[in-house]
Amino acid sequence: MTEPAPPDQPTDLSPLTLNRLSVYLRCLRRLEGEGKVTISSADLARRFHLSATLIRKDLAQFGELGIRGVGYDIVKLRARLETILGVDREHRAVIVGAGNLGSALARFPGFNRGAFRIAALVDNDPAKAGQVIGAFTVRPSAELADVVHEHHIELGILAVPPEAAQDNYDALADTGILAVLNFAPAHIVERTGVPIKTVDFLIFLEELAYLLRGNES
Amino acid sequence: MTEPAPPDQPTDLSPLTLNRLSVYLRCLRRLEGEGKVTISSADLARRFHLSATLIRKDLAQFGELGIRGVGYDIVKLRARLETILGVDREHRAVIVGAGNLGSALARFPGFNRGAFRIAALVDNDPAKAGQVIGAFTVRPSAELADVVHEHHIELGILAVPPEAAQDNYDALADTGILAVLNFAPAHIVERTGVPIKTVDFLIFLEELAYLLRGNES
DNA sequence: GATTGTGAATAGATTCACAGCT
DNA sequence: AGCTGTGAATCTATTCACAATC
Repeated sequence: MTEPAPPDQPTDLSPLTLNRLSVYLRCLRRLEGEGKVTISSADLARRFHLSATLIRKDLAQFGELGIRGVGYDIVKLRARLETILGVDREHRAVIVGAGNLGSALARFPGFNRGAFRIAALVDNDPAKAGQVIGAFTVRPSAELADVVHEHHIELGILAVPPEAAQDNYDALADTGILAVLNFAPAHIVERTGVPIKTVDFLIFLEELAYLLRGNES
Repeated sequence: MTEPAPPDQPTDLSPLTLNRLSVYLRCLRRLEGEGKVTISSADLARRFHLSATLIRKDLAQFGELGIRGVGYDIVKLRARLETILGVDREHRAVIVGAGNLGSALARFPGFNRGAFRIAALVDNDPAKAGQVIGAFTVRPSAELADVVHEHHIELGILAVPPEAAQDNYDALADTGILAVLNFAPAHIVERTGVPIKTVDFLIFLEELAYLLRGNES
């Protein structure tokens, strides 16, 4: 037995590392599109304002992914990162709430890309059921569980008013959905087994506001 | 001179601290809405799943904001955090791009709240100029600079297709805008003095996908 | 008695520097 | 020669433990 026990998946990655891996994946896709075949950590760092050592440290924890003296094989590394991040297969999602934001997300190409497919759109307003929004016919919320099972949906995307967010999260959790992305500015009590990630637009604006301190317009 | 030189604004905060301060601010607003007057770091931690020591460390760097044996005055601390974060005055923003996402953001109540006001919406499609979307009449992109000056706009919000993102960022920068929030899935070359923050929805989905590894649906 | 603010201790993340492949 | 992988060093963030204060 000469196998040095390849450290295939560290039990879990810190959020910082995880985000960086996402960034690396994006960069590799860009390079792949440009037809490049291999890339060194130093090049990657230069082109995308990253740290070369950090890239190597991040990648090394998954085994010896690079070739010394040469660099990383872009296609192979890209595929490996996809597996690590869990985006090597399709994930279907349902958008709950066909209001402004829900409709926009349903039509937004940047959302229906890569490993993710929006499979359905539901709304609890009977007037909305049956309407066609982008590629979807809105289904009534009452049929949520059916929709989830019919389309083998794993992810829920909450685009409902804040006061309805908890109820809709609970309804999603009841269907056996695996995780939820929430766009409502509301605090949601999480159920074990159904992780929720809230995207709060105000936080992004606040980060910008902080940069502007003193900069009176 | 008994003044111990109050450390009013540390030169700059780490992104981690900054995000936590945003979170504290949200919590305090909730508590204020509930009519609570003071709160201890331990209570705050319990109620919102935070760390009490970390809260105290975070706050202590701005001087002695709490009262020993009592806790923090909610209203006073909230106001102080608003100043620290730069959200103690109104920031006006223009949305560039009146497509799906731009229109949704223009109407999204969660975006036009707190210290932030969407003041205008522009689009480079002449067919869209003049259309009314939510509270706004779309202005042509050619008038961007006028719009920015008329409304004393400090922030630009990019909701254009990825291939148009760089040009529109540059156009915003030319108007003298102070910072940009970008929703296009594109890498933008930043100009010094005009910080840009890109919000990539796929990253959020990827974070969820990572949690699902192994969890075959 | 309760709770803050903080120095010391610990844990975690990043960079340095270089040995080891190709 | 060039570049990865990695132990050691450094820097940063968080927690512990307790003195200071109300």
